[in-house]
Parts: sequence; structure tokens; C-alpha cells
Amino acid sequence: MGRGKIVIKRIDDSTSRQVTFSKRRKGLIKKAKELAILCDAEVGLIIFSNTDKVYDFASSSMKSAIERFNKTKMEQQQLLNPASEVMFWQREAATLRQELHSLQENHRRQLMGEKLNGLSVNELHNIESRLEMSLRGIRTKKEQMLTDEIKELTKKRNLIHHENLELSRKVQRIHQENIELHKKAYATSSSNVLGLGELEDAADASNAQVRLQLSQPEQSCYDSASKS
Amino acid sequence: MGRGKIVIKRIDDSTSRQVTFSKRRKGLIKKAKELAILCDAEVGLIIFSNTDKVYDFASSSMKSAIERFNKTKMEQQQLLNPASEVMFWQREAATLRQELHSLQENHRRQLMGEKLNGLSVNELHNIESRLEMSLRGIRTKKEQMLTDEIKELTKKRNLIHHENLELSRKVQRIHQENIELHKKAYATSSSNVLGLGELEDAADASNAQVRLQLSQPEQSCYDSASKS
DNA sequence: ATCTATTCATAACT
DNA sequence: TAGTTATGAATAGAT
Repeated sequence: MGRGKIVIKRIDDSTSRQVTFSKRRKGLIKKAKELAILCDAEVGLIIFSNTDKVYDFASSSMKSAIERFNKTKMEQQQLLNPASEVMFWQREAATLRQELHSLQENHRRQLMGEKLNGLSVNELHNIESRLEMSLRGIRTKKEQMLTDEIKELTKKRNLIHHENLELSRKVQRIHQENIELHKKAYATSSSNVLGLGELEDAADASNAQVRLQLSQPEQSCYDSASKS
Repeated sequence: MGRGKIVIKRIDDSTSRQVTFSKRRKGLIKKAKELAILCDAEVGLIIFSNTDKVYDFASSSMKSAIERFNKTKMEQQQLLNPASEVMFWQREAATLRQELHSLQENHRRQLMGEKLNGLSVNELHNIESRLEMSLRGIRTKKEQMLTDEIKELTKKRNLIHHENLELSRKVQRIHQENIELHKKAYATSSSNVLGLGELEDAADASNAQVRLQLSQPEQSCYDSASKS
């Protein structure tokens, strides 16, 4: 369809190539549209010129067409070759993971970027580094807080326990003195200052030592607490 | 181009539609090929019939075409509309995340599936449920361990502190009795059983109460610890 | 860009 | 579903 027949081969002359590209691209897209309408088909067409410009047509949307295409191709793959399925999924997951990561990275930078227009590349790089450090910091912070609290509690408990022991010894000593005094008072006076009940109370006080032993500090069963 | 002119509108007759689809699809793909060769362009063409069959052509590979297309469109988006950029990336990341998740899920099932051929669907479902529960359990276990230890420590500390207070009161009471006895002994006997040093010691014992107040249990600053 | 001679694609028919 | 053909559409080369 033209003044002369042509062979299908890359057009060497850059100008003719450009012209032919424009004409045929227009025709191709027109025919794609017609096919979609006439035959109720979903069509997606992507064209890159040799100068890297994109032209595209999609009867519904390119996103829809591509997703539908991928879905269909995946299903075909599944029925086709069960042996290499695992490898296929591994590659696919790795690709998506990477893509997702770069999207997130991009998104993060853009969120920041909106407020960082006036800064130099160096400054931006520094901020990026600091943000990454912050991220790492935040990730360990909660755990650190918990282990720190455990350390602190253990320390305080030991301190109180120590005071407790000291007090207990003092109780025993004073109680001993008390008994001595009582003997002395009993020996030199007929009036009984301490009743029998009082003596039993004093005995209770020294028994506290036994109860204390039961609640002595124990070594924590978790590493985090035994670091203190 | 045909025996008569046609209007571009969905062909109602299903048979003609099918025939036209076949012919035009073939023509479209031929022209796409020619464009790619003649003009050194990258072309990707996806066609779904109204009966859900796929037909495609790609000058290099569809994967390449789609990736190049996405990349280019992303760049265009970036330059185009800074205001809705964030939303765009959010949607894109969410979509990919979901896709990645379903890929991983699929992959995981297939890896398991290789060793689970002899099991019924019900058994597989049970195993899946248990695996998911295990996963959740493991994720919270470490944190739970830490918070439990904090609770335990807090409880023990309070217990010991309470004993400490009781002991302290007892010390005071016995000390008081001691003084009373001392007075009694002093009043009825000339020999001084308690020296001045002993009295000072007794005073020290009551001072322990003051020190104890300093190391009283404090409300934890973390939720995890204050649940006890 | 626009024109037009020519080839090509295809609608209707078989 | 495949082949034929008359005709409209696309386009190569020229302007």
C-alpha cells in the first residue's frame, strides 16, 4: 500500500524511518482501537520509538491489560511445568520484593523531599544516613526499654533485700538485748513489764528472717536480665 | 477495505464478530511486527478475545516491554503531579505488597505441598491453620517473656518491700520496749545494762525506715509492667 | 505536512 | 473453519 512495494527490514535512512514510524504507529493504534470496539476485545498496545519515546493504547486501561495478561500467563505456567514452578515463584517473589523496596524507598524520599528542596545533595545524603540510623534505633528501642527496666527492678530488689537482711539482724540483736533486759528487770523487780504476748511477738519478728529467705533474689531465667 | 464500508461499532452477530476478530487480530499483529522491524521500535501488544483467550506479540519480550513501560510511566508521573504523588506510591506499594504476599503464600504452599501429597484437604487445612498460629505465637513470644519477667520482678519486689516495712515496725516496737525496759532496769538497778552505743544502734535501726522509703516500689513508666 | 499511486487488509460471499 | 474477491484503507514516495 504505497507507491511501491517494500521489504520488511529496518529502514536505514533515519528520516524515512521517523516518517514511517509516525504513519504506521498512527495506523496501528487506529486498528487496535477498531479491533477493541468491533470485536469487544481488551487490547493493550505499547510502542517505544528508537528514540525512547512511548506511545500506548489500551481499550480499558494498561494496568488492567497487564494484570490480566500476567494472571493468565501465570496460570498457563502453572499448568505447564510443575517441576520448575518453585523456581518461577522464587524469581517472581524476589523481583517483586525488590520492586516493592524501591517503591518504598522512593516514596520515603519523596515524603521527605517535599520539605527538603533547599538542601544540597550532601545534606540530603547526611539526612538519609541519619534517618536510616534512626530507623535502626527505633527498632531496638522498645526491647532496650524492656531489658533496662528489668535490670533496674532487679537492682532495686537486691537493694531492698539487703536492707531487709540488715534490719532482720538488727531485730534479732535488739530482741536478744530485750530478753537480756527482761531477765535483768525480772531479776531486780517483781513487776513484769513485758507480757507473754509481747515475747511471742518478738519471736515472730525473728521468724521473719525465715520468710525472707523464701523471697531472696533469684537469678533471672532470661539473658536480658542477667546482664546487670 | 472490503466489499463494503463498515462503521466502527461492536459487531452484534457473534459469528461475524469471531471471524472479524480472527482476521483483524492477525492483521494487527502483522502490522505490529512490521512496525517493530521497519522502525527499530519496541512493541508490545496484548489482546484478549471476548471469550477470554489471550493473544500477544512482543518484539523483544512482553516482560521487557511492560517493565520499560512502567518505568517510563513512573517517571512521567513524578514530573507530572507532585500533589497526588504520595497517594500514587501508596497505592502502588499496597498493590505490590498484596501481590508479593500472595506469591509468597503460593510459594510456601508449593514448598510444603511437595511433602504433603498423601494428606487430605482437611488435614492440609488444619496444618495450615496451625502453622499460622505458630507464626503469630512466635512473633509475640519474646515480648511476652519480657513483660512477664517484669511483672514477676515487680511482684516480688513489692512482697519483699512489704516484709521490710513489717520488720521495720517490729524493730521500732521492740526498740520502744527496749527503752521502756531500760528505764525500768535503770530505775530498779544501778548497773547500766545498755551502753550509750547500744542506744545509738537502736536509733539506727529505726532510721532504716527512712532509707526504705527511698527505695519504695515506683509505678513503672511502661505499660507492660503496670498491668500486674 | 499533504498528495496520490499503489499495495494491502478485509467485508461479504462461498 | 478456510478460501475468494471486490473494495476501502493504509501508506511509500514525491512534493
